[in-house]
Amino acid sequence: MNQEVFISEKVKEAVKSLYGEAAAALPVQLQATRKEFEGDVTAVMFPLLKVSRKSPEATGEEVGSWLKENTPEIESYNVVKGFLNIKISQAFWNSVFADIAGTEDFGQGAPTGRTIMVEYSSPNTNKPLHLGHIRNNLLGSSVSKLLAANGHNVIKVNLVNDRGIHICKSMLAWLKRGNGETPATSGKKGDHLVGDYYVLFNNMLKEECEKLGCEDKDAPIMKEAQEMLFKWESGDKEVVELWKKMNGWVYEGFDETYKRLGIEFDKIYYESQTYLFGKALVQKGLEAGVFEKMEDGSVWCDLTADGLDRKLLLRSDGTSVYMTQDLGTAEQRYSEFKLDEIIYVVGNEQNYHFQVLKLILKKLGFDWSDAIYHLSYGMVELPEGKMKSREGTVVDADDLLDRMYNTAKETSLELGKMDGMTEEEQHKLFEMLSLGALKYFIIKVDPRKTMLFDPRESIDFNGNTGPFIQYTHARIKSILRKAQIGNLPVNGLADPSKLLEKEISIIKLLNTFPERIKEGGMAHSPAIVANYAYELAKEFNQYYHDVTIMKETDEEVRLFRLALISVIAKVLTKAMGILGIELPERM
RNA sequence: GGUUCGGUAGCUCAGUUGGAUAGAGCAACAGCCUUCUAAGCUGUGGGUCUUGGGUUCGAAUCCCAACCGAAUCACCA
Repeated sequence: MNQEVFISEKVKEAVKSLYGEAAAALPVQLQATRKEFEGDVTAVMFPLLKVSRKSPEATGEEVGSWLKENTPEIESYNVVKGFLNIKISQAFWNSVFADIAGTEDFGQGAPTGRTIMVEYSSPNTNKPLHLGHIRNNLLGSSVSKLLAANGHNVIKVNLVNDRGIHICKSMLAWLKRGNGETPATSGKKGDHLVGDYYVLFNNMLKEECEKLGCEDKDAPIMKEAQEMLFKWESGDKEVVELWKKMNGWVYEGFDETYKRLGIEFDKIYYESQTYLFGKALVQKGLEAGVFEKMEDGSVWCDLTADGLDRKLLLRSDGTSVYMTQDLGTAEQRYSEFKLDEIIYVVGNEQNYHFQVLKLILKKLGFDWSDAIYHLSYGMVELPEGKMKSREGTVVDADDLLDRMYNTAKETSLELGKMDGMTEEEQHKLFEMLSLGALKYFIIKVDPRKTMLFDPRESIDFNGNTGPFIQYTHARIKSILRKAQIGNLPVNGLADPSKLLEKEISIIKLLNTFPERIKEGGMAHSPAIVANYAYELAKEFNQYYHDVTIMKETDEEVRLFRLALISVIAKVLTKAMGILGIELPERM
């Protein structure tokens, strides 16, 4: 039983009985009692003054004494200014604990029957993944898991941008200077190899421009790239073969990185297969008079009445643009999967795009436009500013993971905790810790904010970090191993008066878990889960220092404490699971 | 200029539907390992919640304005 629900029912009863039927409609404002005051739950009296027609203090007294009279679970109360602090009996908390301990998968919501699609990652196939992609992937992945924990059906999809001028650039450079190099012959990861040729293309372009003194777009090599794109679009066999080959290399490279990060998809879309979607919608829009056709044949949607600009949907040559494609893709997905909601995890540089997307769909008469949610996230910046590929300041995902691994290794070896672990176990642990540190660091920040990432200092293993929570888990597991108890009691204490204050505060915190992982504040809920896990881990660590567990002489208390910490471990595992962070048995 | 989003301790960040004296971590300083794992715990110092108005019994939180910063406003994606 959630204590707030319980108390709010009681307070409502009190108000009704004291001040009459009409007063009962007033919202009961409850909050956790602040540490400095005695009590568990605090009811705010101010809203009741209208009906009580008394001072805040007197109202508090009145409601408090009614509650004490009529509710055995309420042990005592006190009034400070307009705040009625209610102390709930230890027996009540004991039964709350029993409920939690007895719940199979605490925190897992009942099936809702809603189906939600989450699109994330969306890489380009001309260069390897970087830090910005990592934020995207981690957000998308954790939001998906969060939604699943809330009982929704989740479909995770990736829309790969595998066509366009950018990939032609890599292809062209490879043809000119590649000498048939492959991932196998070069020993490079496929995505990095292709990325190198993309860089090479830009260098070649720069050379040409300097030599000829021309603009980028007028350089011969640029013309060649455009011809190549044209050939690709007309299905030229050689170009398509090369395109397939090089994209294949990239996918192999991406898969490796995804696997390492623990990122998965239920379905992968390729733009080469979806870029023609949406043309039918253009026709529909024209017929409905929502779009307009210009003399040169281009099609536009006028959004100026809504405070936005005119948006192009079809070029004068009849080809479609990004927006057209996205409109078509959205419609196609809705009809195929019967979605209740679709979440696009895309950087905030596309805020305008999604604003327009939703508006146009609305104008086309699709009411489900409201069910589109753009989970927009801010950029990741470095101490020296934005990442710029031209200046080579982009933090490569694979490099970063390797560096993290080495830091985790060094730190662990320094602490000398690896005794008795095989090489294999150590490797697994270092990987787990480095990923834990990175994932937690990124997820704990509200996605909307641009975040700062300092490769040298940002990733810490102390304090509010992933490894701290992993360490906490390992500690708990160690105690449970040594205690050698098979089945822990799930009923709490036979004598609830033995419950310590700290234990009650832990039970309270555990009890808020299901509520904390609700997707309500969609924009940053994974961050809420992360910060919750930290709070819980910190509570444990304080508890650990305050009481004895294994060596407790009162057998009932000893067993209870073991049960309590095992529940903490369970909840930590569930919470960190939502973030895609594994917890070690020992470290 | 229009639109959208941010501004909280020296730094990185939390802050639930508006509640009591705004919290963590890092960095600094002082303690705690013969005791269940010190990647830990305890303590000290550090704040005009960008600014100014407004609503309210009560505002970091809601409204308005200003300032600062970011993104975007392509026949690119």
